[in-house]
Amino acid sequence: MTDDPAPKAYHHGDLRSALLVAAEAELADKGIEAFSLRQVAKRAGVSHAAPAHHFGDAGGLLTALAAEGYRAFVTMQRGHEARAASDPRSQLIAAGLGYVAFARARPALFRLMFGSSRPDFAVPDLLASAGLAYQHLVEGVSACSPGANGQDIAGVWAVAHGLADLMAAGRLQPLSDLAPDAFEAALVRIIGRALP
Amino acid sequence: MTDDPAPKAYHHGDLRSALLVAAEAELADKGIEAFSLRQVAKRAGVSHAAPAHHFGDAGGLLTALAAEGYRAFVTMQRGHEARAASDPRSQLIAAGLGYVAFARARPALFRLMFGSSRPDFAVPDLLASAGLAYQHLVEGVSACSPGANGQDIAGVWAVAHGLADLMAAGRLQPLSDLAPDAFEAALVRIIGRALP
DNA sequence: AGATAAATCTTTACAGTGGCTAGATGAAGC
DNA sequence: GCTTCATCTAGCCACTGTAAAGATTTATCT
Repeated sequence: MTDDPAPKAYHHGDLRSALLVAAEAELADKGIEAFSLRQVAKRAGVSHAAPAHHFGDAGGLLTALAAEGYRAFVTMQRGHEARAASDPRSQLIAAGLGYVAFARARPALFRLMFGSSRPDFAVPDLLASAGLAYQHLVEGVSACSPGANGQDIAGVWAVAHGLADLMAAGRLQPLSDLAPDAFEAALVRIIGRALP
Repeated sequence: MTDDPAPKAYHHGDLRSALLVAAEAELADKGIEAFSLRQVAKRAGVSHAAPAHHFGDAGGLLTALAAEGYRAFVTMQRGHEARAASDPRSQLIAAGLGYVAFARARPALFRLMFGSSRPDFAVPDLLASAGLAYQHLVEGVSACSPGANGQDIAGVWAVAHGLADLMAAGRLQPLSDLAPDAFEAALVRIIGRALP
């Protein structure tokens, strides 16, 4: 606040990115159900109609945010995989840890991606990024058990998603309160049981 | 519609129940994010301010609806348990089947209960009914494995909740499309793996 | 029974929201 | 220099939730 080189610039410069950041912050503060496009605009320091030019409407902004979310989601899974042993089973468990870690780190965004009807999954960008996330899961399961079918995939997905969703909602506090290494060990055990 | 003894009665008679029914219907039609208290009132055939006297505000109505939801949720689990073998393991799996069946039968209500921040869990009625649902889960796991700890509970809960939430979101279509008996067999297998 | 109190519902009013249109402003290209 | 275009602002309308005051029915008391 002390120094702002162009506090009243008519043109923002990178409003699109700024709005996405502001939108996630607003989402984290107020939740999806109290999400207000005007508040996002105020947060970014522009008029209430400015977002329309970049995203069309509120749904467009949330769709774009969810699409970025899925990319960050896969990135977080890959990060965990990179730190794990290279055998397929360890890799799949690491992906599950990344799944849960994302939900804990950015719960509001996670719920936008998996628990909201506002993002429009017919928009190609979101469809593609969500598809890549799903594909990443399928590949992980297939590498682990070559003959895996839809039911095997569902089982693994359900465990990771259940843990993630419950934690994003703050409903597994006894688990969340564990020390980091004990927490990870518990997750590994729970997820490991679900593998085919 | 053909016969209505008092179509324009000033006093509705049982508006509170009628509003809860209308609210769930509205939720199923429009989703939580487009939920409108005025539309609920219109659906019940009363003025837009009538709900306030029974529920205070929109959050109060959704809180009451969620509380009823948790009671129906436990009832559905008990129904599945009654139709299953009496050994603890079969009973716990049946509870899981009921968990998923509820999410499939009333997805909008399920998401209100588990994926929304609008119900106020500090309200005693909702706190109590949600607590009973949790207690039911804990008892089922304990009966199945007497030395069960928080991690065992989390594992079972995560599988059931993950399946339920993904199906409520329509993301496990290949599983949903199975014939009823094959579907149930698949669930039994997936849930069974998660038991301690 | 008749009068008073309480509960229930309607009407009216106000601030906030999303989306639209028209206009103002600055940047880029010629 | 000037035009042209993308960007942003300001004002408008329909809708929403909530509050307050009025209307109507039911319940209670004597």
